[in-house]
Amino acid sequence: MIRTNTELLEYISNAIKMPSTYFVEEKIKKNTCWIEQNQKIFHVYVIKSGVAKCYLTQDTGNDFIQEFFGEGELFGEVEAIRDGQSFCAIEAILDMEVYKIATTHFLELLENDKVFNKLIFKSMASKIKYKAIRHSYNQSHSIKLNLLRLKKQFPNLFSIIPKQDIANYLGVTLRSFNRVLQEIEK
Amino acid sequence: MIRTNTELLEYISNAIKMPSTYFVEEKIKKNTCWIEQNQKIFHVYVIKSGVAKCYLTQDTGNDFIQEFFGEGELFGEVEAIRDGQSFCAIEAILDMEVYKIATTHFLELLENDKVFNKLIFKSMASKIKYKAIRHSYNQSHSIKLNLLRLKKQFPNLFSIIPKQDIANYLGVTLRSFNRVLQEIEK
DNA sequence: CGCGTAATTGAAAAGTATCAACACTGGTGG
DNA sequence: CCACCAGTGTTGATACTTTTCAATTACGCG
Repeated sequence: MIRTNTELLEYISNAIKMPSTYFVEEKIKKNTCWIEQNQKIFHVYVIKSGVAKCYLTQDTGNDFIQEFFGEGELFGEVEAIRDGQSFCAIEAILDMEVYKIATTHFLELLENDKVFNKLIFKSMASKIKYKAIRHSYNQSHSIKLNLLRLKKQFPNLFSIIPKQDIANYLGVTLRSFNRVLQEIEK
Repeated sequence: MIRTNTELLEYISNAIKMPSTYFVEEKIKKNTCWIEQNQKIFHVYVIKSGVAKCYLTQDTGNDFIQEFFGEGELFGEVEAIRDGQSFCAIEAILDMEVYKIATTHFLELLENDKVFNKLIFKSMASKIKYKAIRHSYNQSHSIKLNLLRLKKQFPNLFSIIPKQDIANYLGVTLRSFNRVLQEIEK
């Protein structure tokens, strides 16, 4: 549920040592929102360390969290490829370090570097699969089963991520989340 | 909600005229399920005509429909790229014609044909965005609002797609779906 | 200490699922 | 031509789940 991508991280860790690299390192403080929804964006990012949430704010005012990004995760690539606006907001949950690359350079790399090209394909394919499986599980199970599934995948989840965020990830109210959590404990 | 991809369809319509093409045309009868869940698959497909549903069957026995595929839509690509098993089932809702290509040839094309490479990136980026927006809307709105949204996007939806499928797309029971539909009508 | 954010809990209202019965339709065989 | 059947669609009553609203407590930090 906190997603990672070792392969991509490794690639970029190496790439950044080259003098000709397009990647730049940047630090982001906890709780800062550094991509807003529906904005034209000009960079693609890969996470070096820390955790961020990727969420959509609805007309109802609710935030629905798509994923939690961990080490090696990529974002901004969809916008770069489609030449569109951001459709998610990105906000740091912990202090972060990221690798940043301008979209033009990202597209250039994509075209000229076959290894990079493949890595990005893999990353995007994983996103598609992840979303498909998670959303269909989410939709067709009760809060209780969803929560049990989360706890199984990430036993120490609650120590990292605020409860409101977990509720937003599951798409339920904090009240319901708490009730179910209490039921499970006993 | 019935997704399409004109650009990709055009590309393949041209490609298939070449003597050297890897693509093969195939017909699929209405109501046949031609990709099952959790099977190793060996081809990638692009739809020439017709409509298919892409769904996941849960441990509860429920089917959750991810998307309805229309002309130009691509599938099997995630499995090809990740070298994995199918995570969705694909079933024809109408009689269909599809373009078929072996995964090995698909990957070869991806590597050697820059135009094709870009088209596939675009298609995958669209899938990611589509899933993100649709699922977050789905999660944070009532059946009624979801249904109104659907009707707005596809006024003639009900004439093409069985109600049970629409309910499965929204992740609700047929009973609830019907009640809400009735409320809306008046 | 006092402030704001996060977490907890209760009671009532709203939304959805479950179960079960019945209606409509098109196709098939006698 | 009719009887039958399977698939699809419709509807009601009830039980269950989740949200809404509101009040209270716990915690970290200047």
